Amino acid sequence: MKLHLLRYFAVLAEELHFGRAAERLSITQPPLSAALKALEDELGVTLLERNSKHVALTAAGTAYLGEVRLILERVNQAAQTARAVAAGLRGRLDIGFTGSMVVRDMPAIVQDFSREAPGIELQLREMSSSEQTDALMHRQLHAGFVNVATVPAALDSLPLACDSFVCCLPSGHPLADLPEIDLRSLSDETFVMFSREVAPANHDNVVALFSRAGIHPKTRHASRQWLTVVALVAAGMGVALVPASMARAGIAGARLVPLTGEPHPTVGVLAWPRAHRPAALEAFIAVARQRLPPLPGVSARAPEGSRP
Amino acid sequence: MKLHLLRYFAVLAEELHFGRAAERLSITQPPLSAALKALEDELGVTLLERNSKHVALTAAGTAYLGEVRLILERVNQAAQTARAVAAGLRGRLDIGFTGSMVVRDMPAIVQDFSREAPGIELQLREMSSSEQTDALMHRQLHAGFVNVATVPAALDSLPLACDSFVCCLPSGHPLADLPEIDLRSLSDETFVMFSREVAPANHDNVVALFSRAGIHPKTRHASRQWLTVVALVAAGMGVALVPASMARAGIAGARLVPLTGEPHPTVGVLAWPRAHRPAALEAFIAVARQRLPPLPGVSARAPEGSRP
DNA sequence: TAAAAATACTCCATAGGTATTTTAT
DNA sequence: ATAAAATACCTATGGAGTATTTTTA
Repeated sequence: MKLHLLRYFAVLAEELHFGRAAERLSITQPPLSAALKALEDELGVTLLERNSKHVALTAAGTAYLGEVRLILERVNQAAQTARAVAAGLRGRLDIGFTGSMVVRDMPAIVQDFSREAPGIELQLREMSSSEQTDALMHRQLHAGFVNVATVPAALDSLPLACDSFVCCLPSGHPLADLPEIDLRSLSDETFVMFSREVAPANHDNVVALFSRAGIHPKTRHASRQWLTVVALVAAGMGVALVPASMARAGIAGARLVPLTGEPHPTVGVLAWPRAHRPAALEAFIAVARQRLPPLPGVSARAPEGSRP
Repeated sequence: MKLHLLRYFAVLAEELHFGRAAERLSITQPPLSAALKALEDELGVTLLERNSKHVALTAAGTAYLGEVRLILERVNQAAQTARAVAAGLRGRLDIGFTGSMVVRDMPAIVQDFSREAPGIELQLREMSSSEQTDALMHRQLHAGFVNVATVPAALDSLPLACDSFVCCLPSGHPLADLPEIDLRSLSDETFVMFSREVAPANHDNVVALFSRAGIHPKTRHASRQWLTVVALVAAGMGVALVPASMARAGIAGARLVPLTGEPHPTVGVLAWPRAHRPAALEAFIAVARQRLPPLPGVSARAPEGSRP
């Protein structure tokens, strides 16, 4: 089947006159006659009843005309759709995020983007940081809000707003009302922590902080989410080190106290595959970058075209 | 836009390999590369991200693929639809009928046809005989059940089952209980009739019957339907000549009494344009003909290819 | 008889083939 | 080093043009 035959037939069915139809199609009459004959032969159906004085649609021709108009319409529409998606005006983005991101920059970035690019359908999926990096490598995710210190070389990333670790204690704790706490004064406490199997990124972040301070405290494994950690502390299960932004979660019975000395920044980045960047993702990154002016001294990968 | 480009792209998007896709398409690899390039150039959009080791759909390509599959599907479906309509397996027929036909063959024929050709949508429209012949000439109707003695030369027709005129009297009338009535004994009665303007065919039929009997009775004009005529007779407005089949209408207070002498057949034909006969109409005529074996001595036009 | 569709033919644009080169893993 | 896509070039099918014939209202 040739598409131009359908176009010719559609015009012919409107004009019901080979000469005028040929003129509208910018061809001459004989090839138009031949084209219609070819179409009818291919279908095995007479579409136009014609003689030298009259041209009229058959019942089959009328039915076919309806379908043909839909087809021609769709062909144009398909091209426009492709162009719109290529331009980032339409489409869909799959974005991953960890539970703790809901109290950081993520919601604001998502809302900004939804407003600026209403044609893009955002699919948000809560996943752990390691699940996200996996999914990003396998192209099952376009971008992810992750808590990892270093992203794989195949990913680019953008650091999120800085967020320092603070100490989280239950309200009744002797240290809970101090203005700030030295990390070493917590060496006898039991810490609520992440199991390495279930949330390796979060686990590693906190352990790195401990080892930098040179201490090896007692730990109690629990949960895969920062929010759960705070809730467990509030319930008296121990103390913990958590991102300062967890204050926004507002969990009663937990106090957040800054640590003494230099700040202990948490890691948090928006990451995406370096090699797979559709226009919609570019737009998303642009919105994120706009909301996150590059902070000097933050230990995250440079965003654009950098190599490790 | 060329349809084969869409086909090539659809297969290519499935295989994600130019060599295998070309094989499936029964062409060689180079023209397939050229074809995709031509499609991308026309759209102004990259559909496949490719190098010598990997071929992958872009976001725009994924969106376009969805549309392309619908288009290719529809193109095939359109051809099948055209063939089905041409074969009389699908489509629509506009059939006219006069009010009196509901007590004659029409309902049975329509039901037979609906059973035999369930794919054809029957559009039944009650119209006077003259409206129907007009509509048939202007191709606004495919066929019509009409009450006319002679159809125009541009129409073919099939006589319906024979139906004689009988006398219709109110129950209390002196002649109402006779076994049969001589037409001349009614010369002093007032007749319920059709106005010529509103129902010329019915009017002419009855007037012809009168003039054949050589009488010119008093008339009272009313209505455009046989059923109304019977109802008016029952209400004591006069007497009338009506088709015997009106007995089936079962209107209380009206008696139908045969006429003496030779029978006075009513006219009733299924008519259609000689020049415009889609397959669905052929099927309809076939069903009607099957139910109406040609009766000798009936004064209606021969059905097939006859000239007046 | 005149307007319009169908035929007969000619031409060239392009879809598709073969041979080869380039590229990325 | 090798598999696969891109490029170069050639061939031939068929879409479109011109000239003419046929048809029917």
